[in-house]
Amino acid sequence: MPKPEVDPTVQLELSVDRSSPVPLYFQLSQQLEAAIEHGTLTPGSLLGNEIELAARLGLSRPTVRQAIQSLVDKGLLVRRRGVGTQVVHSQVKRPLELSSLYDDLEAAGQRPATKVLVNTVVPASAEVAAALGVAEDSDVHRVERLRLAHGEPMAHLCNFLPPGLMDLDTDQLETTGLYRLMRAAGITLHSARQSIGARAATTEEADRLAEETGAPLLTMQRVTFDDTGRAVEYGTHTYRPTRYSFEFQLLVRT
Amino acid sequence: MPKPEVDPTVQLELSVDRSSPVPLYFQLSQQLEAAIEHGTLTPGSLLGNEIELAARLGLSRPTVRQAIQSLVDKGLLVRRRGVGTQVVHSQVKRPLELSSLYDDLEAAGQRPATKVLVNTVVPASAEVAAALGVAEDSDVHRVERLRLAHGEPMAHLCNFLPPGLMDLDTDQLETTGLYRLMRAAGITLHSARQSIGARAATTEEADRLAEETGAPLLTMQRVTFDDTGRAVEYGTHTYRPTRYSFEFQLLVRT
DNA sequence: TCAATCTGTATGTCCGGACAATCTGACTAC
DNA sequence: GTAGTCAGATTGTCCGGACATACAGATTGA
Repeated sequence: MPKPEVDPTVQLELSVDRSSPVPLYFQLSQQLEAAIEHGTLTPGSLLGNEIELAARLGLSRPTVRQAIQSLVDKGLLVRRRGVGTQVVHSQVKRPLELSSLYDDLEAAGQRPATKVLVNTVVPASAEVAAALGVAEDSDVHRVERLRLAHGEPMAHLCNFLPPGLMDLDTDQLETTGLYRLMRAAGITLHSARQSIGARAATTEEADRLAEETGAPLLTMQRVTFDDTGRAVEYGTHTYRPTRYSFEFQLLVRT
Repeated sequence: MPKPEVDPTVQLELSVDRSSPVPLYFQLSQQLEAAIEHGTLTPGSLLGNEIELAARLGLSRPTVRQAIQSLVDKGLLVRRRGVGTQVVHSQVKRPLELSSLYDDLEAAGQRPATKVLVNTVVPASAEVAAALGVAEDSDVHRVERLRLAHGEPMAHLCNFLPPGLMDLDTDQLETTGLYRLMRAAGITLHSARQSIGARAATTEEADRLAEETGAPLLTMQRVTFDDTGRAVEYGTHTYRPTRYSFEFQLLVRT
């Protein structure tokens, strides 16, 4: 009786383009990821062993391993010594990226709207100065925005940026997200320190978000760093919990 | 004039033990991480190039690269082609592990106390059955706990576990965290899907947490999976936002 | 003086091979 | 029948080398 579980990668049309500037391991990992996403590689199915896979593609084993390893790091695959590599059963979505509210909403097909309330330069308060690592009372950008979905206010975003980092055009801020603008300005986002909490809305906050005074609000504070370690953004956000919650997938560090 | 910035790894007493079963790259990465943690490798300092470092340690370059890469993945180092590898400036704490409230509190030196309110087997509701991937009305464990710090209630934790996974001893639940018990039972935690929100406390919830009815509560729902993709835990937690908030560091996926 | 070009350096990618560690399944002995 | 043992399969680790690519600083030219 033939084994019902044959190497599913043989039916996959895997191929690499050596003339492309895209690294070979990356080409392979993308194709495998697409196959998992598409369902061609079903959860629990075993990939053929690395040696054979390398031979079939005309690659070396280290290259194939690098491709597989990147997917293991993403949580899509699990390796077992003596057994093989298989697709994880659970549907992993995204391992918690450093995403902006704008991107989140757009991904959900919500077509977010933004209203810029404030876009100016102010002296840094002690709190802002400490977060951004600049001198107190030195100039920093201050941007205050209201994010709406379906015409309803969803969140109030207050951000501070160090001076000289980038131009903050109000029109651009109304049509796209802050992170996207920063990336476009050549800033490489690296890490962020976040704090998520809740509190009762003040009268002012309630007015802004069309809630009642004392209604629960979801709060988020974040300092974002670029790859040189500079703080490039400090934000204090409040969300309407009936309209928004933080959802993310996270992996165990190994 | 000599360059003020010399390779700081030469002063480091790096060495590897080839007779040890611990992989060489792991020995090296641990020593480097300790040096960064300890401050011997100061932020922004450049590590000597990989070739020389490999030669000095009697290792091959791929092995040294593997050690460095693991620290890059942790966000402790940054590589720049043509420049070198340097320690990041910002103080990276932890890249958001899959941690339990118990561990969080203990790390903060709070000596948490736990009171088990419920520890029984119940038929799975539709919500629980969907989260755990079991049949509706099939038996599942239900654990309800109250977590206190400094004698004050801090969070209410309601968890569901599939049957046959592990024993749930009330005494053990009162002295340690659920995740720790699961790991001790040989379960390899792999990933989790979380949702953090806020809402107003019902009268029942307010009573449990010594809050007022309608007070803001921080809520968290989580489904945890092991490395085979099975759902091993589903939890619905409520926190007092004046006593607790979620803080974490996260890295940009590259 | 300033801009374009060149050059050295360091990491990025890739190869082919070797041996060790570990898991599964089958075989054997009791 | 059950437990222990063994062999095959597969990933884990490590080596040594080769060339490509990108960045920084020095050099050269306008």
